[in-house]
Amino acid sequence: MTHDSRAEQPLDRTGPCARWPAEQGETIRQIVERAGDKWGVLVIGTLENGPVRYTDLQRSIPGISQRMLTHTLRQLRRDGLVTRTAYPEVPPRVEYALTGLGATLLDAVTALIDWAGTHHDEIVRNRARFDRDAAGS
Amino acid sequence: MTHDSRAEQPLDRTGPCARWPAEQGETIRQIVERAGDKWGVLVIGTLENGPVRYTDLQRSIPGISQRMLTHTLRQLRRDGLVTRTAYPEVPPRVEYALTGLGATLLDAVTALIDWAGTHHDEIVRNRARFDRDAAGS
DNA sequence: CTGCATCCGGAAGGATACTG
DNA sequence: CAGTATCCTTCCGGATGCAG
Repeated sequence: MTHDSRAEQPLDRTGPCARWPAEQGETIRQIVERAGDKWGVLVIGTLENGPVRYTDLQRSIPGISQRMLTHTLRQLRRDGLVTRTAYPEVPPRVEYALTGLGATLLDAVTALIDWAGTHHDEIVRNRARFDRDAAGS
Repeated sequence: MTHDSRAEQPLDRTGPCARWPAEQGETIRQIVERAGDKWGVLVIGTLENGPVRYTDLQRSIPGISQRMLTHTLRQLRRDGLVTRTAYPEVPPRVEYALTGLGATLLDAVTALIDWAGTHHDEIVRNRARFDRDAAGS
């Protein structure tokens, strides 16, 4: 709880914020933060084709640390987006897979990833130009 | 959302990233992070209906501090998602508006919002069950 | 009105070493 | 192989003050 939900504002729409009502705003922010978590999105995207092992996940997501991978998987399991299946074999094998709920989120997540991929170059150019202009001034 | 190119992939889970190019991985993480940023999402959503002044933005987004609003706006401008227009008036007036690029991101983000609104009850229940089970074991 | 600068506490996140 | 535990650095983000 970052801020208290004291007396509701008169909902003055000088700047329209109708999409997120005050009472749901916090919940929306929490879930979007979770769904939009930088590692969470990539993990979900990696699981789109079926179960993946822990080590394979780590290799498939460049730059993620074991700590963050474990932590992210725990959060995703907690939200019911991912299942964990451990096989009692001599070389331990654990597979993670999307739940039905996670699969529904996959659509929105892939849209986001594809958007990023589509506009990647444009954004990089925008950033370079912005930084150059800022430096000039 | 053209992510239908997965059906043809040989399902090689041993290699790095199936979906996003390795050289874009870092930027994609940054972009997803931006999209998942709680303040960025709220700012973009508030700009959905047209230009909004700085003070109106601050009032429309409950809980945001001046520092974070300025910082978020700067990041969004840097990525080319938002434009800033200053009117040289005696009482200074500055309006922020979505660019075309920002509008396309809004679509992807809205999908996330809608998903969150649809499944937030289920997620809350999942979390409660997960925490209970974890405490019991 | 708009926004940058600074300080500061706490959370996020990486590196490493170790266990079943 | 699949994690856990610890340390430590970075960064997020709020509060305050000041400037254009």
